[in-house]
Amino acid sequence: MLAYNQKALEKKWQKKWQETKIYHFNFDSNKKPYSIDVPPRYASGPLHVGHAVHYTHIDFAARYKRMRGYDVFFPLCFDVNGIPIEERVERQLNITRKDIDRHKFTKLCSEFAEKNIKTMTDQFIILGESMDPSIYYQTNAEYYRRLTQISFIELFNKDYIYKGEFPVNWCPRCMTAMADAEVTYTDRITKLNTVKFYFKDNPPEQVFKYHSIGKDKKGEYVEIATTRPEMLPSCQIVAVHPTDERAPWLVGQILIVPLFNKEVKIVEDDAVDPEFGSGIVMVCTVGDKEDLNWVFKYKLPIEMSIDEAGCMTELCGPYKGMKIVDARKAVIEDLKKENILIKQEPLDQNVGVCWRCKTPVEYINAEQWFLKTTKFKDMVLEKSDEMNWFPEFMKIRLEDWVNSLEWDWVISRQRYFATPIPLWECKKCSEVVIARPEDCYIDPTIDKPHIDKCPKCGGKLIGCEDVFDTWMDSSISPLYNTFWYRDDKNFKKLYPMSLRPQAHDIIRTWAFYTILRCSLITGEKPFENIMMGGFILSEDGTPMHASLGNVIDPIEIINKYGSDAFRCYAASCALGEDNPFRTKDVIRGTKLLRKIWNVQQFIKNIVKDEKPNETDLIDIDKWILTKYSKLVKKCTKQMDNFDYSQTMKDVEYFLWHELADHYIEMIKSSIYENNNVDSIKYTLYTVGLGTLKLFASFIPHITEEIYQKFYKQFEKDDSIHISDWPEPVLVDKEKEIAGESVKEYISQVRSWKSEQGIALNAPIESSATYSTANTINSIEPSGSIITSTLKYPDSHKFIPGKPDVEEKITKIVPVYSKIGPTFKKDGKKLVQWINENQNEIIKKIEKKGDFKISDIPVFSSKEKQGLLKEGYIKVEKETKVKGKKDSTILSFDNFYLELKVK
RNA sequence: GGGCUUAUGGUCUAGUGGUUAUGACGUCGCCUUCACACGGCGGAGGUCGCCGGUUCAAAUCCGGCUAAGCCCA
Repeated sequence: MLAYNQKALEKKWQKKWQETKIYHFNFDSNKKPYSIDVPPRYASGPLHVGHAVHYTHIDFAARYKRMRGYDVFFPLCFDVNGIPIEERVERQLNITRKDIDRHKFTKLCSEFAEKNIKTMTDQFIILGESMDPSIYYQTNAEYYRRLTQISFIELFNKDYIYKGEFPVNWCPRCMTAMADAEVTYTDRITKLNTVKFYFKDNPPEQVFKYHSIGKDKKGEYVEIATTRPEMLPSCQIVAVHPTDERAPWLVGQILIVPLFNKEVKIVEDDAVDPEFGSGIVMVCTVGDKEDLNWVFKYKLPIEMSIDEAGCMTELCGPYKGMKIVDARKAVIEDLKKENILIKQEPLDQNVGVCWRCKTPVEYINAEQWFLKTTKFKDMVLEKSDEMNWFPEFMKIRLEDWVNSLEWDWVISRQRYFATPIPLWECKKCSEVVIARPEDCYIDPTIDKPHIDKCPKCGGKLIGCEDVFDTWMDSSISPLYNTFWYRDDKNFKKLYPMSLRPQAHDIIRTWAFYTILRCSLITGEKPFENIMMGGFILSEDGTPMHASLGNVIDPIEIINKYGSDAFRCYAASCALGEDNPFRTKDVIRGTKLLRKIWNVQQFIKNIVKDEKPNETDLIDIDKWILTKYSKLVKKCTKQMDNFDYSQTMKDVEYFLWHELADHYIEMIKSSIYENNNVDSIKYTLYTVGLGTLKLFASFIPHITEEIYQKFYKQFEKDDSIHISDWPEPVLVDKEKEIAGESVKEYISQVRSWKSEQGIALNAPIESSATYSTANTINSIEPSGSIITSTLKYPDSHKFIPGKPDVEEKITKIVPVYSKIGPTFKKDGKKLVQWINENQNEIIKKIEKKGDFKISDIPVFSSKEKQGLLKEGYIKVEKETKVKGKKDSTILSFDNFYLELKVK
C-alpha cells in the first residue's frame, strides 16, 4: 500500500465489481434471500444529493445483509410513467400533448426518460451502490405495464373497481384536465363583491347588533363577500367560524341565494377566516381547493356552474352559455339593479392558472375510474401493524392518513404517457368489456378487444383513452419484484419482501397504495420492514428540490472528494430526520478515510507477510479485544435496526481514538523493542480486519482496496463485500478495567506533559507510581508498556500505597445522585448545609476520617453513618510533597506519580 | 386549520430523569512524534427555543406557546 490515491482506486473497484458481478442475486442460492423493494427512481432528471443519500442508505442495508450471509435482492429500477415527464417534454419542445399524435408524444417522453436513466445508472455506479443490473425493471416497459394491467383486471373482477364522477383541475382554454403540478400561481387584482343573502325566516332581534348583519325594506340579510359572484347558482352552504360571536345566532339559519332563490344553510367551520370579507363565506361547487375540502366534509352535491369550455351551465338559468368573465359582469349588473350588491373593493389575489396559457384553472366534473379504498381501511391498518417501521413514529402518519380517508382512490387520468386502462366501453349502453390477462400488455387506443361488439346490445366498443395514475404502476413493485403471476416458486420464496426503503413524503401515496394493492391481491403484507429516510436540506437549510433550484450534483462533490467521502456524509444522516448537506462533513470524511488508510498501513507494516496465529495474549491486547468485541456486538444490533449514523460514529470513534490514539501508541515501543510481538500482531490483525469489515458497508472502495492489498492473501473471500460480518472475540471484564486504568494513566501524563510544554516524546525522570494495591496489581502486567510509552527510566517502580505526601482537602462536593434518592425533600437542606459548613466538615474528616450524619444539626437523624463512607460527598484535595527535596508529586485519579525536579 | 417530526456552544450534532451536556467543523495555544502535521495534546466558547407543571432532582417526562420540515387526495 502506497499513498492513498482515492479517485483512482474508486474507479478501479467500480469497474471490477461490475465485471465480477459480486452483487448478483442468485435465484438458486441456498442462502436466505433478503429482498429490497428499491424505490424505482423517477426518470425526470438526474439524481441530486438528496436522492444520492437515500440510495446510499439502501446500499448500506444491502451490503450489511450480504455480509450477514443473505442472498441479497437489490434491483436497479426506474419509474418512468406520468405527468412530470410529459410536462418536461412539453416545456422542452414548447408544445402541448394535444398538438401532436398521442403515440408520437409518448415516444418523445420515453426518449426523454431514457436519457435520464442512462445518466442515473452511471450515477449509481459512481456512488458505489451495489445494485444488481440483472434484476432490472422500468415501469413504462411492456413487461411491467402488463402486470399493472393484470393486477387491475384482478381487482376489477373482484368488484373493487367502479366508475364515478370526480372534480378535476381543468383549463377551459386548452380544454384539458390538469394535474396539480401543472397549475401555477399568479398574483392579480380582482374585485371583492359584498352581497346580501336574505334570511328565509326572521332571525332573532339580537343579531342586528353584530357587524355585517342588517335589514332593509326587503328583509333581514347577512353580508357575504365573494370574488366569484357568477358561482352563486352552485352555492351549497354558508359558513362562519365557530368562535365568531355571531355563530351561535347564525348557525342553522337558512339563507336565500340572491338572484337564484336557492335555500342554503349556515354551518360553522374552523377553515373560515373571520378576518376575510364579512367573516361569512359562501361555499360553491367547486370554486377552489378549499371548496373541494368542504364538498367532501359536508358531502355536498357537486353541482357545476361551469362547463369544460368555460361557459355557464344549465344550472345558471339566464346566464347559461355565457363565458365566465361575461357571466360575472352580468351577475354584478343584476345584483346592482336589485340593490343586493353592497360594495366592490379591489383585492390582491393569488390565483391558480394553466402554466401554458395562463387561463385561470376551474374545477369541472369528469368521469373517473375508482378503486374502492375506504372499505379496506382496517385491512391496511392491520397489515401495517404486521410490519416493523423504522423509525416507529412514521407508522402514525400512515394511520392518521388512513383514518382520515373519506373517499376512494381515483385511479384514472386524462393523460397519455402512462399505462393504458385495459378496457373498452360500449358506445351505446356503456357496458364495460375488460381485457383478458393473457392479452396484456394491451393498448385499447390501438388494440382491438377480444370480442368485436358489445355483448349486451351489440353496440360498438370504444377503447378507453384514460390511463392509470402513476401510483398504480409503482404500488405493485413488490409484486413485480417477486415474480407474482409469472413464477410461483420465486413468488413464494420472495414475497413478502424483506425491506421497503422510502422517503417520508410519500407515505400516503407509495407506502399506502402498495400496502393496499398488494394486500388486496395476495392477502398478505408486501414487506416485513419499512425504513423511512428523511429529507436532505440544502446548505441554506431549505429542502433540496429541483423546483427550488437549490440542488447539488453529487457527482460534482464526488469528483472533488471521492465517493467514500460522500458516503461518510450519507452515513452521518440519521434515519427519518432532516439532515442539512454540508461540504464540510464530506471533507471530514476524507480525513477519516486517510486515518483508516494510515492505521491499516501501520498494521500491515507490523504484521507483514504471515497471518498471526492465536496466542497467549498480554493484558493490553485483552483490553482492546474486549473493547472491539463490545463494539462488534453494539454495531450488529444497530445495523439490524437500520441505525447507520450511530454505527458509523461508534466504529469511527473506536478506530480513531481507542485503536489509533491509545492502543497503537501504547504498543509501538513494545514492537520496536521486540516485546510480546505475537500477541500484538494477532491483536492488530484481528481488530484491523474486523473494523475494516464494520466500515465496509459505508465506505466500500477504500475497504476493498485495503482488503485486497493486504488481508486477502490470508482470507478465503474474494472481496470484503462478500466476507462474513465480524464476530466478538473475547470479553474479559477484569482486563478491560485494567486496560482503562493504563489508558487513563498514560493519557493523564501526556496531558500533563502538554500543559508543561514538554515534548510528548521527551523522557520523564519519574521514579515511582503509587496507587491502591488493587490498581497497582491490575496495571503492573502492563508496566513495561507504561514505562516505554512515557519514556520513564527502567528503574521506575509501581508501589501500592501512598508516597510521603501531605494532602489538604480543599473542597467538599455533595453527590446529588446519592443524596437525592435517600433524603428526598430534605436533600436540598442537606446540600445547603454541606456547602455552608465546608470548614467544619473538612476539619472533622481530617481528624476522624469522616463526618457522621447524626452530627448535622438540621437533621434530628440518629444515623451514625459517615457522609464520605456512604458516598454522599466527595472531597477535592491538593497534594504536596512532604519530605524529599528533589522530587515532586503529580496526583490524578487515584494515582501519585513521583517526579524528579531538576 | 389538522397529523407527525424537529429545536442543544459561531455552525452541525450526541444525549430520553441524577445536577460539571457528547463529538465534529471553526477558533486560540502548545508539540516535528519513527502509520498519519491532511497528525497529536490542551484551552476558550452553551441561561439545552420560550412559558408553566410533575419530581428530592428536568436538555430529558407532561401541558401551552413560538419557529422550521413533511403530508393533508
